[in-house]
Amino acid sequence: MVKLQTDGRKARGEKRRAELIAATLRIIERDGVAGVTHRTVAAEAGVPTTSTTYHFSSLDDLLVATLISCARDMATEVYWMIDRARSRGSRGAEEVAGLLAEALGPRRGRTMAEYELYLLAARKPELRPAARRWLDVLTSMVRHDDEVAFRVFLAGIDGLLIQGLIDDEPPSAEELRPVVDYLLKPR
Amino acid sequence: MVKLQTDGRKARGEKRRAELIAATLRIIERDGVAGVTHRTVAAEAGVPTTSTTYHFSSLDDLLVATLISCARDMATEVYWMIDRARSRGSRGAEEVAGLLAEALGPRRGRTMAEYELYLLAARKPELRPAARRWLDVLTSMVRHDDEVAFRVFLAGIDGLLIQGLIDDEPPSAEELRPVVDYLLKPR
DNA sequence: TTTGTTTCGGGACGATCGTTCCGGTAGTTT
DNA sequence: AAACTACCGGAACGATCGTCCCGAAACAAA
Repeated sequence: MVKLQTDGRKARGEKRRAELIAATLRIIERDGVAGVTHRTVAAEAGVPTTSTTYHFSSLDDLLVATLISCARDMATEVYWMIDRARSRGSRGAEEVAGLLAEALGPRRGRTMAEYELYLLAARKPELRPAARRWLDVLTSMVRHDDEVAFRVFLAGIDGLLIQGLIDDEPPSAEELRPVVDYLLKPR
Repeated sequence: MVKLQTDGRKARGEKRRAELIAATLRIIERDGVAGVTHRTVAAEAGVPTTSTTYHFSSLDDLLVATLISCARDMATEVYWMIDRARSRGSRGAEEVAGLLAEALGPRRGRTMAEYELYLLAARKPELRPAARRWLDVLTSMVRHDDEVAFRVFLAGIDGLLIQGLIDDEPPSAEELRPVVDYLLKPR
């Protein structure tokens, strides 16, 4: 007979697995990938040290799972963001500038974590599909009659974010606005 | 009396210091910042472990010194690059596309190391001036009648580089050429 | 209940880490 | 020559690391 109800043990296991991934992401946001160890993750999640080795075959596996999960979240976030902006009939530039300011302000830690994914993906080929996913989501959702202009737009966003991360204080949406405007202006 | 000749001991010390920095950079290019330890650096440089702690008060100091040195090299490199291109009467776009392809191909490790500096600078404020230096060099050297267009150009370069790092194989100068062209086109 | 499976968690092992100590050496100054 | 300074490098300390072992507990199937 086919089992429809999920195993209670496996359900708990999956839940803890997810908690460990969430704890790892919090640590990366706070201290970077360098701060991730079995013990710090376990402490952050409030579980014993061995829990990480049980649910993830190695520390590297934990990192990979965390960054893949992070990338997936980011992709769905981008999806809803576009959907929301579209239904609102947003002008685009204003929306984008606001999101950039948010990514460099309140969500700064998360943004740093995401770019650590980028760099980790540069060294670990298995992470590259995950790292590319949010680019793919954008590419598939946004109408781009001009392929080159769209690539320039994506590169510009990345550049503004990574340059904004080393500013002493995060730029405001108003400061970013003219740059985004120029970036979106057709030529 | 004023001492003009440098102390032979200090000269040797400075030389070894530079060798340690160079060894650290090689390790970052190969294994990333995560691979940098007192012992790996010492082994790479062919000196005893204690040498790193003598010349640098801590491992963090070694990292900071390395990344500042790396950033300074990059800045002077950019300086000469612009100078060379200018004297040759280069068209710009072709030059830039070639340099991007080189950064993502033969010099890929170095490029990754440079972006690890960026991310480290995002977390360590003392590194930010060094991380911004190559941007400053470009800003001071290149004539930019349009401030916004120049910022977009710089952001686009960064974005193309960091996105090129997660490609499965590095893009060629020919592939990058139209994007750079669009990036430089006035509007 | 009995048997089997999955998760849990305390404890520990060996490796590696950053750092310190300290005697030895080379170079400079008096 | 002697005194002083700066660099060198072997050895080791305590801390922390990733990972493994193994019995207990929770749960499912028989």
